[in-house]
Amino acid sequence: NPYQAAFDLPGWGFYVADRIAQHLGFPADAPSRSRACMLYVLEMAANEGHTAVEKPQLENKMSELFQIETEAFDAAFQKMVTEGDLVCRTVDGFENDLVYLGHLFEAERRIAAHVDRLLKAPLPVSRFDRQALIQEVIENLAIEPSAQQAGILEAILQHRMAIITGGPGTGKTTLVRAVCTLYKRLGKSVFLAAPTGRAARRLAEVTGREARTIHRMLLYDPDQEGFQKSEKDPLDADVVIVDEASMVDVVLMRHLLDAVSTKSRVVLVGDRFQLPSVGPGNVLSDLIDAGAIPVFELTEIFRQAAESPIVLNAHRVRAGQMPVMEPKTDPDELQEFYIIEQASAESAARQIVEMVASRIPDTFGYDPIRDIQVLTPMHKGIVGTIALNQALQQALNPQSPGIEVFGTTFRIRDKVMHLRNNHQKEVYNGDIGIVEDFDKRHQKILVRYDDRPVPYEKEEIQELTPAYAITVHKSQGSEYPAVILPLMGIHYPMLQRNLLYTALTRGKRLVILIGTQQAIRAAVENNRASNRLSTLKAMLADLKA
DNA sequence: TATAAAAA
Ligand SMILES: Nc1ncnc2c1ncn2[C@@H]1O[C@H](COP(=O)(O)OP(=O)(O)OP(=O)(O)O)[C@@H](O)[C@H]1O
Repeated sequence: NPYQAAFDLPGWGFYVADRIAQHLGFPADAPSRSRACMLYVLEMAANEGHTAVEKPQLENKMSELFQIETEAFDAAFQKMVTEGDLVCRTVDGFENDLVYLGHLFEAERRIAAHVDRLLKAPLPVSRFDRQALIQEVIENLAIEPSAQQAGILEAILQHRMAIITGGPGTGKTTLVRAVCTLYKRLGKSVFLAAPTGRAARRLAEVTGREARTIHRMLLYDPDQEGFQKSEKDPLDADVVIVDEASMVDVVLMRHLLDAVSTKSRVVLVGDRFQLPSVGPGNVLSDLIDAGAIPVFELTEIFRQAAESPIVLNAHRVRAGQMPVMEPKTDPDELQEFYIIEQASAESAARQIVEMVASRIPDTFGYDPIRDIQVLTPMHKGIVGTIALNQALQQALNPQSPGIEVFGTTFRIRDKVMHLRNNHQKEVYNGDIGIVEDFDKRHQKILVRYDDRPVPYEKEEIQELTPAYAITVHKSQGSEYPAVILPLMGIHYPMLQRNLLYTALTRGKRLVILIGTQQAIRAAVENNRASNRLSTLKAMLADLKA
């Protein structure tokens, strides 16, 4: 069965393989072919973020791409539904029947069931004087919470499940610190987690407590391709708090809630207008829309001044309008937001390097390594992280002694990020440090994380990447004095509104957008996150009824 | 119509 192998081919690889198989005379109506094609169409939809497809659309695709028509379609469809590969349902709010991959249906169904289970479980009556306790916690915080934050802090206590939302820089993560402290003060254990390593690291920095990726918290086992934590072995925490929840897909949320016992509480924190999950679903957005879980929203922005052009442009982008530069009154006056047009990727890359190395330090006084962060949509390409890191290193740190590992050089003074959890060394994906020393004789380097030096043997250096430029995905949750964001035609597959919104709200005092008008427009106009087809909201409504 | 994350 050639379709067994072909199915592993990514994207259009399957389509091409099918054409070849057809050309070689493999029967077009073979059941194995129909089955593989059906899975392919649904996988492609999942790739675009959908958890299900309307049945007529599935039929159209099967006909268009593979000329599999009614009879063959029905035969394959029935068999797959019977065997559990597919689930077909009539769902409120959808004109046509929906077809799901079995595991995505199961993920959404279980999330809804878990939310229902947690919301129905009564909370024990608290014997504490809540007001006095909250007052005490607030007085001991490094950052004094706003009235809005303090109000949510108190309200959160009264719910087994809650959502904290609000725009970028409104202090959601900062509020988590207070929530943590309060629960600790009540003698409750708190687990903190985030979908990306970098966001987990940032959460740990803001709260001063351990925070892990959701995968690490659930003890992901790559051999089993599954999680050790589950209903049978739930998370041993009174409170589980997940930050940057917009990036959690349906499958991960299912496993997370599988592992939350009815004795625990859950707080989801995130902003649905920032990046959606890489995998299918729109979990946070659906949960907010469903209205079953209490939602607390922060509105006051702390990261930038309210009248900052960064904030103004973030609002424009969120509303689907092009970002704009303020008209200059005085030619020498410095701005907070710049849009610089560059037609080619090469010239954009050159200008980014020049800005980081000299223009921004000279005119704004920012330190290239500490204060300026280049964010880019992709890893590959001339304006991807890999090439930009090379070029930036060449400009910022060309001379220091260093070591080359698989084509990447690490020199003393380089800013680096650790990528692969290393439990012995206690360094994890998302940790950012500076190369402090290089031992030429033993081919070792020393990386300093805050105040902790960590030695790397030569074979371990591949767990690092230079971090002058990182992806927008990894930057979600973090903030930097100055941000440079290239948006070019070659980033096309990544250009979407949420990505631009997330990237430019990372900057505290300076944001420079470099690219083509076309690419910026493509990003602003592409609101595909909100076009994801998902049914979690409908399933929750169903349970309520 | 290929890209972003997670894990080793
Ligand atoms: N009550 C406050 N007073 C002063 N500054 C605050 C307050 N709350 C938060 N901040 C500051 O605002 C900035 C943004 O806060 P934070 O990172 O918590 O926002 P966020 O809502 O989590 O953002 P994002 O959506 O980007 O993750 C931080 O520099 C933080 O120190």
